[in-house]
Amino acid sequence: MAEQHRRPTLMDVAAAAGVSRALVSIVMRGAPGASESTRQKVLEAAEQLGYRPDSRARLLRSSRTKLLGVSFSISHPFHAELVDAAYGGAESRGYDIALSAVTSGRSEASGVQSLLDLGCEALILISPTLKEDELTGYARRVPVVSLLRDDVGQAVDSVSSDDHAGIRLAVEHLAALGHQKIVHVDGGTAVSAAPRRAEFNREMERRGLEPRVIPGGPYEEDGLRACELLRAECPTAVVAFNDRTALGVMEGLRAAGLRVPADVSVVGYDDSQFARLSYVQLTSVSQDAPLLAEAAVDVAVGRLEGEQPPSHVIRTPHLVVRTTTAPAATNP
Amino acid sequence: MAEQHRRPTLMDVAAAAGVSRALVSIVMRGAPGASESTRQKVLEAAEQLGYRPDSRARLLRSSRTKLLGVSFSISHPFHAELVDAAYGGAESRGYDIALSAVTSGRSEASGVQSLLDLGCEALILISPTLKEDELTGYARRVPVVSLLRDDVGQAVDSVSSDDHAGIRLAVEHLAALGHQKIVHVDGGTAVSAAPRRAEFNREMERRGLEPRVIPGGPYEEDGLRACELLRAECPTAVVAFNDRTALGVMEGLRAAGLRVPADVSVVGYDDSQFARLSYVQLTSVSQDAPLLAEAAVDVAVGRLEGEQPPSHVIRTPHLVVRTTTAPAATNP
DNA sequence: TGGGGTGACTAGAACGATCTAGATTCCCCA
DNA sequence: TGGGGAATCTAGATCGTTCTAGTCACCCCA
Repeated sequence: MAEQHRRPTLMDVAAAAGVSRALVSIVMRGAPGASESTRQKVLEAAEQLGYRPDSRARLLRSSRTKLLGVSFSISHPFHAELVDAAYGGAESRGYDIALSAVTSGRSEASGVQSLLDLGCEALILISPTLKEDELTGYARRVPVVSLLRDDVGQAVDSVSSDDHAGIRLAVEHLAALGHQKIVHVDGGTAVSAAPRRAEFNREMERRGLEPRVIPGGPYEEDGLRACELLRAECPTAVVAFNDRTALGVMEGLRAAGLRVPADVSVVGYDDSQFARLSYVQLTSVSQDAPLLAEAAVDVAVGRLEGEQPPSHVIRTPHLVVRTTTAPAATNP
Repeated sequence: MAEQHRRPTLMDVAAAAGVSRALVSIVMRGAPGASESTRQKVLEAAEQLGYRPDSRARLLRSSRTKLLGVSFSISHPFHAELVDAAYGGAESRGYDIALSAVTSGRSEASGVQSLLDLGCEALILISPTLKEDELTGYARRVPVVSLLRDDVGQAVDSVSSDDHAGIRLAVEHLAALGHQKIVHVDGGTAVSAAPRRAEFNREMERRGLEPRVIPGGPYEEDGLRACELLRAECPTAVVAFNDRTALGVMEGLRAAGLRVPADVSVVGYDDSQFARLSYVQLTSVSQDAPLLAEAAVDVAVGRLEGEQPPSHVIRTPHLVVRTTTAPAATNP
């Protein structure tokens, strides 16, 4: 139906309230310089007309747009949790968020470009796959915060979780349960797969255990596929690249007649929705999405408002122990 | 670092190319009225300066924003597929998409409001939970298309999948396999739970079978919980509200020592990523996300460009048979 | 030669807000 | 009485575009 009722402008409100445009502007953004009585009068008139400020015009004029651009991968549930938390963080700081999804058919670069066109003052890129020099290029225009990835060069801020510590927690937990034959199903070429793999090797060697790594990937299918190789290793415990990988691994183990955790313990990474499902109850390394997302918002806002924040924030993850890990069988 | 290099404007390009602002504008949007030679010259200058039109200003001036607002629920993977497809559809029609996620902490109404503030010309709401009169209210301002929900009143267009047909397909498939004790684990209060439930009852009765419905919900946990009641019914087949519900049901059956599909067949709904996982291989009713999303974009664009499109598009889903359904056991 | 037409280009007014600088009112106190 | 100063309000420029209504140069043909 959409009757093309032109939406009311400052002018309309001003006319209705019998004051000037500028004064209405002052009232609308809560700036000082209006008496309480006219403030009421103006607000009433605005309410009456159903006035809403046109953010395009507003943002055009004041170089401040109060818009944060967030790009995320739509197929990744953990990103969803981060986005969720980012909304909250931004709101409490008086910013709004523009979203851009990276999908199979839509590259990160084009998403970032449209965020910029929309007038975002800063970018928060979740697990960006752009190359370092591309990121640096964007950082010349606006503050850029990389979330969940830290090898992004000096020009780009980053907020990430300490992958080394996370993997150490996982290995430590399993070792404390008496496991010795621990295998890592890695993330293949995914972001942060490399550091996790490296730290796994390091930590295992530090403990005098033989590090075994099997190529995997970030999805269930990858974990499942890895099980073919995994079985040859006869491990008593598996550290998976992330929760989805872990789910795939568990499925593969189950198909092979192995019980979790009686025969094999499994640790995931992300502590995502999946890990928390009542029938999964996956022991997992939690990166604490809300804290990470809020930290990213803080860094971005900090840059914008002039304080020079630390360039690279690294948070320490913690382990959430559920039911997929148990002491190693006494007779291996 | 973000050196605050003011971004170049039409003026800058005009100065660099030695022409007027207006001419640059003409060239940039490919309008007629510029000679080939100056066109080249201008494009070169723009390229040189790294000029990108400021969409805020552009959109402020021309009432057309070419922006479609899409709201979706971030926790719902099927929505992700729709968003993905919507991006493609919009792009091919020369529109851009602004996203708004509905999360636990962010209501649909506030999301819609910010889409409107951003200047979206039309809204595509995926499974909106707003009340009919609220929707109608928005529809007075811009064209609104409800995706996946069709009881939205006359003022709002809708694109949905024929839930009745979908449920019929599922029941028909199971009946053809010889199943008689078929139970529906419903979606509780979720959008489209009611029509699916009703059609299940109708279709079962039409076939002279006794319709059994067990309260469920849209998530794995709901399906799992439903299994407690389900076992009392001893069904040979289950039609679940959606794929996630089906996953929960299958998990519950497995925990009870029942095999799928040998003991119980299970049909899901949505044909989502989950259904396609190699170790799930869930038989599911496919609503065909790309088609639905593109239809929604078509309707929205149609409204905007003046053609009066059909108000309510309903697409017929189809069944994707995988490995979770099998003939009913010969000895029940 | 000169009038009409066309193609290439430009000046200046929008769009709807913000912001600066100045005007007006009112109060208080010397 | 009158002037300083705070509080309140307004006019007008401005942001970076698009768009309308021109201007200007050039060509063609009567």
